[in-house]
Amino acid sequence: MGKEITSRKEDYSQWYNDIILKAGLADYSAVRGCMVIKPYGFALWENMRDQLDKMFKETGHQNAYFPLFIPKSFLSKEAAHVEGFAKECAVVTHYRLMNDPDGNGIVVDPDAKLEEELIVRPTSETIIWNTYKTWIQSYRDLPVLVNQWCNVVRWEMRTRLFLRTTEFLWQEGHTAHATSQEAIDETIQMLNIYAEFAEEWMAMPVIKGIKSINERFAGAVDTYCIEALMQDGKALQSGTSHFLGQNFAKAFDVKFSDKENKLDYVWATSWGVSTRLIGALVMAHSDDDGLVLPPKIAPIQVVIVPIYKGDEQKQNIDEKVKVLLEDFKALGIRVKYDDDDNNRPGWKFAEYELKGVPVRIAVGARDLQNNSVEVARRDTREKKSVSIDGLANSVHVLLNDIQQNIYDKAKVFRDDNITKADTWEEFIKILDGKAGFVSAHWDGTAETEDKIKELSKATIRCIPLNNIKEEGKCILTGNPSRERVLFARAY
RNA sequence: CGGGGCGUAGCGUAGCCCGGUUAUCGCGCCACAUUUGGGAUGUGGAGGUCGCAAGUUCGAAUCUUGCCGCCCCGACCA
Repeated sequence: MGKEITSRKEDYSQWYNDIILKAGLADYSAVRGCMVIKPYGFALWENMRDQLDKMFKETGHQNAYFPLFIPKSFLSKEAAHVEGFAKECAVVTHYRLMNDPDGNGIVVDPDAKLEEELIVRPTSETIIWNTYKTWIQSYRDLPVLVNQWCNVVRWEMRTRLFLRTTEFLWQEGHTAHATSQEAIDETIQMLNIYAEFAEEWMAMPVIKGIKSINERFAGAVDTYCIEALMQDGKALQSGTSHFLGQNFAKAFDVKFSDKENKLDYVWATSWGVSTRLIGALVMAHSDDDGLVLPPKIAPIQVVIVPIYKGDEQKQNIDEKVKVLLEDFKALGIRVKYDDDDNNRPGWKFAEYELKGVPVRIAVGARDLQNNSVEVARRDTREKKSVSIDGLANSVHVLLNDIQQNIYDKAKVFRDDNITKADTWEEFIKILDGKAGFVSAHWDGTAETEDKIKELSKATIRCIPLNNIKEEGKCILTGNPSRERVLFARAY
């Protein structure tokens, strides 16, 4: 038989890899730690990208593009920034190859050494702020609201498909503002856009919060994030929005004159989400039969499979389906008619389930007699006979219903897996048991956070934005605490 | 870089301990026929540097040594 998927319970990592490889989202590549995104996976990314891009533009942002290479000296201008990234940078040292004098193929030409090495961007703050210096002189030049869609490289020691690859695709927004408050507002606005995208488009509930100092972005004053919960009880940071204060403006000497003709450094933000979101999508919704995609971003929302004996039946079905396809497209539904004769219906059913297509419609001679079709939904595996009259409308309603149902299911799971712990014993018991988010008191120090991480492998995912103030004692040290924070083991 | 495992056809594998005909099986692939309401069946066919190199031997996928590569665990991971 075809493509068996390892059970989620048996081996979660294997299950995750199986889904990605067998649904045709991506493949391993010849380069260690890198990944080939296949057409189906890329179509999914494009849908996500287009929606995010629309949301960015609706809030006044524009796209631009900055170079892949960053001069080494730029990276070290902001102390915390270089500290955070130095250990995972790919470095270009030469610009030419030559034939090996010993005849062993091709070698790097030692005469072609670069005077200053170039870093393949792990993120673009430095090269962008070096540019902003030339763009900004006056308050009239502000705000600068720019985003770029690009690839970045971070040489991680261990990689996982979509979640952590050496090279990945993302967007990074970099904004410059006249006041601290305006920059903070921008940071929070973008966090809200990410949360809205995750919940309404990916059907994935997230917790908005702020990072502890340990988990903060290298060079930021504050890092805001959205955190999602995966089905194995581990958390996944799904997007970040940073308030950078004046750190980069000072590092790159970006000053502006305000209305009173006073000179000040500009205030900055940066924010990003990546193809990691696809990993999140896989782990949030899929089951042992394959991927489950939310209709709003599924590359194929509806697949129609004909079932027939002989050319005559096929022609009758084709005729009927032709009308249906028009109806679907008129409602903006992404539909595919799979009448490929190489595969049998059963094979197609299994294949589209694996690919997570939300709705499947089977049309056979029997259905045409009854003026109906068989409609199957991916999320619940329910099948029922539906009248051909008004089919596009009923499918449209069904797609919305599936979107909502997937979200609700993930939300219930997430809410059931936020557990309060008041003692260290409880804390460990939850992490080793059902896992998920553990809401617990912490004394607010980096030392305690480190110690907790060392002892439990759990980190502070975030301090939720809507947190209730509550007096308590740190689960590790017993020192006083003003609020609970969310801990979890994370990807 | 430390601990463990693996390398045989596109993929997954048997054989290795205990050397000996033509390297096993499944999936996939190609052709033809019959099929098509949950991953079809039959018949025929193609496809192999047994990771690489050296050694032992009459003879190596199998034994020895060295090297290379991959996976898992750890270190690392805004």
